[in-house]
Amino acid sequence: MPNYQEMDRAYQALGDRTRRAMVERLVQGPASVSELAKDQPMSLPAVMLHLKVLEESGLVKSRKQGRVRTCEVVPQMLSEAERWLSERRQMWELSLDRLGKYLGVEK
Amino acid sequence: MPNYQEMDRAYQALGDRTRRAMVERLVQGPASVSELAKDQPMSLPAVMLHLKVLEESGLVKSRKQGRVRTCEVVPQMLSEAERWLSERRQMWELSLDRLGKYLGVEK
DNA sequence: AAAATACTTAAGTATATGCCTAACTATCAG
DNA sequence: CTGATAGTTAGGCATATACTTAAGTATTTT
Repeated sequence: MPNYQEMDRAYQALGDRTRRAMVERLVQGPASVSELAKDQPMSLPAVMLHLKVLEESGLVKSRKQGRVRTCEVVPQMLSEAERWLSERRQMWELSLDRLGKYLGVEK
Repeated sequence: MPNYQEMDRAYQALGDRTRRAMVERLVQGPASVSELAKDQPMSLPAVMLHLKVLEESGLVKSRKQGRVRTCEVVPQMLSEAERWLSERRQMWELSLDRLGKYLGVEK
């Protein structure tokens, strides 16, 4: 059960193309910070900041071994964000359905 | 097919609890600006700004009749945002699966 | 031990975001 | 017409975001 703040952070994290690109990279498998940075048209410290946002959102985690920090996706938050959208879409469909019945039944 | 900018805007829009609350209200059915504002602890102009963000993201549309602006959810963008997450989650599962096969844990 | 690698931290800047109040416009109701 | 209602616009302010370059700190590698 994600709270408001977690949801805020997860969606806010995904609201940036650089971070979505990082997630896209990480769903293929783990990567180091430099590997992530290679794909992005910005400095490594900037990529680090994006990584921090992703970690604070719970979408990604990382750990450091030696001098290399390895990052990977955390699927749970991905699922939770997905579920929120799915539930709302379903609610909307239900509303449409009720409207249809109302218009049909009540002439 | 959502482009990067649309995705940026949709997820960024959902990255704010006020706007998510507005979406939650609107999936139940259409509402006026004042109705949306009643639920929020802020001024009506502030709610208008959030509405503008939601409209620019494609998640919500509105039209004005007389002096009342009526807002409603646009399910398509909701679905597209949902699909992006779903596809990434599936990619991650595929990666895990490959890893499992590699390790010989699963067949 | 010296140099290269892989981050990490710091300091600064520019723009965007999230709010506010006040003043304005356009309808609708009596 | 007059006032209430619904929304809009404008101006301002405080904080957050998205970068930058420069200067660190650990770890390998040679």
